[in-house]
Amino acid sequence: MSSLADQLAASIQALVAAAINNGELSGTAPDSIVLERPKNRDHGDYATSIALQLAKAAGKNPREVATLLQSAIAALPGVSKVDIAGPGFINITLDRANQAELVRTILSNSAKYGHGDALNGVTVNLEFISANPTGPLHLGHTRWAAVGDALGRVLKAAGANVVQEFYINDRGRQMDLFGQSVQAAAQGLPIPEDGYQGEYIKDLAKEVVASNPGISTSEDFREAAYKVQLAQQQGVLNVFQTHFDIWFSERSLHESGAVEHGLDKLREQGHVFELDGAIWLRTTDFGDDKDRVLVKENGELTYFASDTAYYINKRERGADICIYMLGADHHGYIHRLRAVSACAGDNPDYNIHVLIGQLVKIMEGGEEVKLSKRAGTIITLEELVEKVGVDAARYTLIRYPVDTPMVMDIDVLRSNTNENPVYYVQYAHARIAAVLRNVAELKIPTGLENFDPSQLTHDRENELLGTLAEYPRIVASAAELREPHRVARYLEELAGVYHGFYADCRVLPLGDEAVGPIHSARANLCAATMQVIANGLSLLGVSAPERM
RNA sequence: GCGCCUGUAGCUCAGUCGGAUAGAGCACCUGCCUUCUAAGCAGGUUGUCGCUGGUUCGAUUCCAGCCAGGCGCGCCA
Repeated sequence: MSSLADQLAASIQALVAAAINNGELSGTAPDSIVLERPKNRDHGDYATSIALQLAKAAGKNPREVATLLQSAIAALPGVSKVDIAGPGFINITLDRANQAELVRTILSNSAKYGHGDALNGVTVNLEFISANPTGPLHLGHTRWAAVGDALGRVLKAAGANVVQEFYINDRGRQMDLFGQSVQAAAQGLPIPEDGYQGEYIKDLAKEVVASNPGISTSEDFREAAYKVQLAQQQGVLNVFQTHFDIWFSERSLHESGAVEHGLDKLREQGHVFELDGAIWLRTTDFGDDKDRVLVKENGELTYFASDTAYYINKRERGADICIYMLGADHHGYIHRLRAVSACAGDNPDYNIHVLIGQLVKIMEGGEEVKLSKRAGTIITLEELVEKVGVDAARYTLIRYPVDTPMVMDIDVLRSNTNENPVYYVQYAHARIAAVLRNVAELKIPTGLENFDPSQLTHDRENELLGTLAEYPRIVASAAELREPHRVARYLEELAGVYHGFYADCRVLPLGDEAVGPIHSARANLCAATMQVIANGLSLLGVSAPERM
C-alpha cells in the first residue's frame, strides 16, 4: 500500500526522468523525489524543492526548471493546481474530492492502514531490558520496556518478523551474591559485603523459606530465589503490556555448547589469538579501541565471550538484524559489539544495530528524586505504574527520542491536563467515539456506499485528510530509523488537527436540520480518524478508550 | 587523554534524505459551551537554534575546531 504522496512523488520522478531523456533538461534524474507537507498552508498540500536541486546541472535558473515541469505535474491525476513560489519551490494542491477517497482506503484497511512492506522477509531480533534476575526492574529498565516493546510493534507494522528477546543474566558472580544475600537474610545473618541489600531480599527470603522448608545451601537459595524473582519481573512486564517472545537464559547458552561453537566460528574467521595465556578477539581490526579477552588466563570465560556467542547464536537462529537496546552506561559496548559482528563475518552496518538510551530522571513534588540503591530510593517499574498508570507511563517514555536524557514529572503524569499528552490523544479518540455513538443513534447512514467524498471541501477537512495521509510515512520512518517516538508525536499532531476540525465542522445535524450527505461524509471522516488514532496508539501499546 | 550522548522560547522538549516567516505543551493575558465529550477550540507575548569557521543558491540540519554538561573507558558482571 503506497500513499498518495508516494504515488505522486513517483509520478513526478518519472516526469523529471522523461524531461531529461528528451533533452529538455540536462543532468541526471534523482532516484526518488521528496514531497513534503509545507508548514505554511498557503504553500499547497505538498511541496517539492526538486527544481532547486536540478537547476545547477540543468544550467537554468530554478524557476525555469519549475516552469518546465509545472504543466505536466498539473496534469497528473488528483492534482488540481501547481504553483511556483519563492526561489523555485513547486507547490501542489490536490483535488479535494480525490483526496477524500483516502477515507475509503483507511476504513477498508482498518487496523492494517499504515502498515508497510519495507521489512518484509526480514527477521529482526530485538533485545531489550535484559536485567539481572536479582531484583525488581527499576526506572532504568523502564524506558526500554516501553520503547523496546513499541519499536517491536513498529517494526512488525513495517513487515518485519520480530523476535522480542530478554537475555537473563542468570550466571556468574552476581547470581552467587544474590543467593548468598537471600540465604543470609533467611538465616538472620548479615548480608555479605557487595551483596544485595534491598528490603525485597528479606521478602524473597521469607517466600523461599516458606515454599522450601529445610532449604540450607546458598546454591539452593539462589535457585529458588531466582525463580521467584524472574517470575516477578515477568509479571510486572506483563502488566506493563511489554511482551517477550523469548526469555533467553545465559546458562542455557553455556549448557548447549553455544559458547564453544561461537568461539569456533570466530576462530574460523581468523580473528582469535592467544597472548599472555589468555584467548583474545582482535576487535581492533574493526574499530574497537582495544582487543577483548574471551578466555581468561585461568581458563574462565569472560562475560564478553557470552555476548559474542549470544550474537552468533541469534544470527544462527535466523535473525537478519540484531538490535540491542542498552543504557547510556553501556555505550562503550557499541564499538565492541559491532566488531563482534564484523569478526563473525557479518556486516555491522546491516546485521547489528545498537541503540543507546540516555538516563531518565524523575521529579516528584517539584524535586528530583535521587536514585540510590543505598538510600533505598530506587523507583521500580511496579511503583511507577502504581503512581501514574500504564498508559501515561508508557506514552511518556516513548514520546522522546531515546538519545535525549528525559525528565519524568510524576505530578504531571498524574494530572488530567494538556501537560499530559497521552490524554490529549486519548481524548480525541474518546471524543470521536462519542460522536459516532450519536451518529448511530440518529441513524445517519455511514457505510462506504453512502460516502460522498466531494462533500469534504472545508479547509479543516482538507487538513485532517492531509494529516491522515501522512500516517503510513510516519510508521515507515519510525521503523527505518528505529524511532517509535515519531508515532507519538504524529498522534499529537493528528489529535490537534481533529480537535480543530471538530470545533469548526459540525458532524451531527443541528436542530431540525435534515440528515444529508455531508453528515455521512463527516461521520466517515471521523471514523477514519478514530481508526488511525487507534492504530497509532496500538503501536505504542497504549489503550484507545471509547469513553473518558 | 580517548569514546558515546546532549546544548533550540522563562520551563519540559519536537524539528535526518540542507529549504520558504524555527515549532508544541506548560506558564502569562483575551475570547468561545441553554445541541457532537471545554481533558477542547481561537487569538496575543517569548528565540544571537552553545561559540567560531567551512561547504553552497540556501545550514538548527552537513563538516572541522572550540566551550559547557551527562556518561563510559577492567583477563568486573
